[in-house]
Amino acid sequence: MSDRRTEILRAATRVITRRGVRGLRVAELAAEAGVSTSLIYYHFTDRAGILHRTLEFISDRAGRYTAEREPVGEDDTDPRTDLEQILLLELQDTPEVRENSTAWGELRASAVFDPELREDLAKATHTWVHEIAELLGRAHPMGTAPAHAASAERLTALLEGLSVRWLSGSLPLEHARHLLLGAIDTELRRP
Amino acid sequence: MSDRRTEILRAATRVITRRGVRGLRVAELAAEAGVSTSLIYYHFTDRAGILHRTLEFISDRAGRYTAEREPVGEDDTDPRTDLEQILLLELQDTPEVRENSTAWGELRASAVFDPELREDLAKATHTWVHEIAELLGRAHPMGTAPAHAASAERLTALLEGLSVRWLSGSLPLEHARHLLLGAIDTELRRP
DNA sequence: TCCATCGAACTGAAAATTCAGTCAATACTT
DNA sequence: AAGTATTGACTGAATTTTCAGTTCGATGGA
Repeated sequence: MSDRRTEILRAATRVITRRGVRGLRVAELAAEAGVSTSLIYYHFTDRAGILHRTLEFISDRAGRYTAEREPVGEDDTDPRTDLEQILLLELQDTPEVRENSTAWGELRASAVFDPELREDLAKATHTWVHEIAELLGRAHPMGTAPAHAASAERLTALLEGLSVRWLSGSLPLEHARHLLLGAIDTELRRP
Repeated sequence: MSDRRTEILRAATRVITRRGVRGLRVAELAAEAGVSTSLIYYHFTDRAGILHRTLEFISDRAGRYTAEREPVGEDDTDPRTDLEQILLLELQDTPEVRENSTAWGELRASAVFDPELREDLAKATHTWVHEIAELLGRAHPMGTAPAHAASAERLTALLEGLSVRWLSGSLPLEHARHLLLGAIDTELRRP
């Protein structure tokens, strides 16, 4: 786990968080990770490789950190509350969440110009949407699967939109959370 | 004024649409505009000047294109249809919309790392949200103003989220339009 | 003559990428 | 066990590429 390689990916996430994907300098990444620039190339062939692997890393991490809090054993958990908790998880002012959200937003924005990133991104997005759709199924069993899929797409896209507004200073965090809860409410109300 | 200078700005918009702000190369811009690099520096001193003027150019254009369809006389058109039309306007595969959406996304993404951009962006966002809230008021007169404001924030944030997913190849355009219509529907249904 | 424009050759600096090795741990003999 | 390849992680320094920005002589039109 605590590979050098993984440490580099962690460092890349940090650098991307503060400089953006297009602001990432291999030398700065090396300094951040406390290794030589050459080691970066040893592990990841080229700059594009770094980005590729970092994207994977980030979406894995996001996935893990979404999946982690599933103490399904507790009988008191209501699926709707679970859903709210999981989505709100991405709207918190902690270094970890800020890092992931910022990096995710950057990758998303970079993919607009870099076709190489698109496939991974689309896959990660799909996985996420699927996860949320499943939760919606539990929270609202009388709905149809396609309806859940559409709701999940809306909720996750909204979350991305709110998140970038928050990070770019157009929307206070508390307000973003409130808007998201409102959206969950409406989605669960639909026939 | 519709000179070479303006042609360069138009070309810059195109280049930014395909490479992003941080991917804009002066030489590529010159080629796109069909002029020499020297001429670029002749008109805009340096790269920062190009970006500055181009962003001005783009937001002028965006403003014009949102303001253009203001003939919302209460008599002929259904306000809900108006609302749908206006929001769907941003999800179309035409060069103009692609350009504007891409540039907007770039600004949004850049603002995460560049605090200087934040104020203008927040103001523009606010204006937009306000516009949509007003339309919601017309389409759903029994709702309260704060509810309309929240719906407008959700719809515009969702639109930004869908738009970037579309542009980054994670979501087909038609599907994005469908999801947006679904969201309008839910927002107008809420009590 | 003045202005917009071209073109092409440069400069300098910042970044990316490569390379020739070092070092330490592991496996392979004898 | 001692000696010896082998390998994988790693480095510092050098090389190559990419860009912004400059300079200057030439051209053609108002």
